[in-house]
Amino acid sequence: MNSYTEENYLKALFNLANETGEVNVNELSKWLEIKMPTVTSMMKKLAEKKLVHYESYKPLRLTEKGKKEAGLVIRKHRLTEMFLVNKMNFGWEDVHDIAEQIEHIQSPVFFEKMDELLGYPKIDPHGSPIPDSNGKMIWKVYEKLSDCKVGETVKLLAVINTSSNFLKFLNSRELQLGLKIKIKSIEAFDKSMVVSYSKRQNESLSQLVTERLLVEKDK
Amino acid sequence: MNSYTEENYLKALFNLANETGEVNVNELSKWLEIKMPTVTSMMKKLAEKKLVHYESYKPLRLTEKGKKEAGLVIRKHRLTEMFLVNKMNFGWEDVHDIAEQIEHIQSPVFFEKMDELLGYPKIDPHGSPIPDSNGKMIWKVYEKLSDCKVGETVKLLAVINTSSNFLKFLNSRELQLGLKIKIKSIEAFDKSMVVSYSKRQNESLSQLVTERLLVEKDK
DNA sequence: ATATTTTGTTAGTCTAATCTAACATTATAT
DNA sequence: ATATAATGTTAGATTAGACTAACAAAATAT
Ligand SMILES: [Mn+2]
Ligand SMILES: [Mn+2]
Ligand SMILES: [Mn+2]
Ligand SMILES: [Mn+2]
Repeated sequence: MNSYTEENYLKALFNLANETGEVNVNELSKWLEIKMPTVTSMMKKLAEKKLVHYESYKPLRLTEKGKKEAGLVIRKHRLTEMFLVNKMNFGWEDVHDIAEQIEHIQSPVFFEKMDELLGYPKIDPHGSPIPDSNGKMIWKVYEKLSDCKVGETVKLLAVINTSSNFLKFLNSRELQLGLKIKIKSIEAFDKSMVVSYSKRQNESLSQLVTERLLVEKDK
Repeated sequence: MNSYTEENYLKALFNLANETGEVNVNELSKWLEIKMPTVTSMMKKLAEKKLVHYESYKPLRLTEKGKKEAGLVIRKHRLTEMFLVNKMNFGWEDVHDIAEQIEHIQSPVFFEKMDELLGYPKIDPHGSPIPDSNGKMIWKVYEKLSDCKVGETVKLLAVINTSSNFLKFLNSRELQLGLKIKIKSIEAFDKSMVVSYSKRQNESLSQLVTERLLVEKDK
């Protein structure tokens, strides 16, 4: 079994991995707010456990085993978030910190029950995919709203940033997943967009917002 | 804030306290399966935090503050058990170990939500009272089934032992809280009882069982 | 009353996970 | 090409929570 702490490192390694699966000690250190020497020594420990490929001064990489175990922690996190939103009436802006703790509960049946009660969901409340029970995650390829063109109508399917502040902002504009959004105009100067959706006909969204909204072209 | 470990010590002190509120180091040590020197040093730490009255070689006693904080941990434990049974379809024999972990989640709103969804329950799935949000627990005075007399009809309201094995035994006899039980006879030799309840007319229960069932005389 | 057993404390060690200070390597800028 | 900055490692210290061994006090038995 991996400790609470080890599980958090695995998750971070998985989430920070670039296209080639690499993570630098420094990034990981900053992300976890844990000093580099501590990270180095944990990486050696995870390497002992065959969860991480570690070589001095080289970027870090999860092993297949490491990826699987990380995937399973992320699965527990996302199932929990879904459960908190769908079964306990939490807002999507309030679930991350609780899930950050509950993901470490040691009880397979507890998460199986969540999964069952939720009807085996494939995505979490923020549109992120929930890894299957082997830790495998299937990433859908979405487009950023900021990359769409005037006149297009798209469906909002996920958010990139899941900070409470950003999600509260989306709440205040009644922006939620599943919504159809039409792009009415784009300001050349700052790339801000004027869009319409549901009852809102002239919402202006800054680029900071539009590049954090993941959409699919409406077919 | 108290640590995960401290919370478990507080809960144990509360549960092991005798009529005068005292607990011996040795008892606590055996209960927690932690060696006495470790317990002694933790007691000194909790005394520093004004949670325990500690004097060398004297029995341990929670302070008022300690009782309150212990009560709040027990509240979280019992709310969790109730949630697992009523909202997640777990059996009463399967919830203790999960609650033992979830009771340490740091998120007041998480437990408030449970409480709300459950409709502010006063007892847990085993009939134990749930302390209020100030940590205050109100003990109802129940009678042991083993202390009742032939001919009496009683209502099953709580179980003393909550081990999975005992609860599974009760399941196998369809014995559940709320049931009306009539005492048909008591065997003088071994104090075993023949009782009837629901569709069962001639169930024999050993004294080991009857002294673990808490009942109220039917009025 | 004294010996024995049980209970409790002290002192010192260990492991997991953190830190700082100092040093080493790699990357970047001039 | 070399100096400087950024990144990474090593060594050693710290804290929480556990342990064992040895000793001390209290309770119990003879
Ligand atoms: Mn999250
Ligand atoms: Mn976490
Ligand atoms: Mn319990
Ligand atoms: Mn616990």
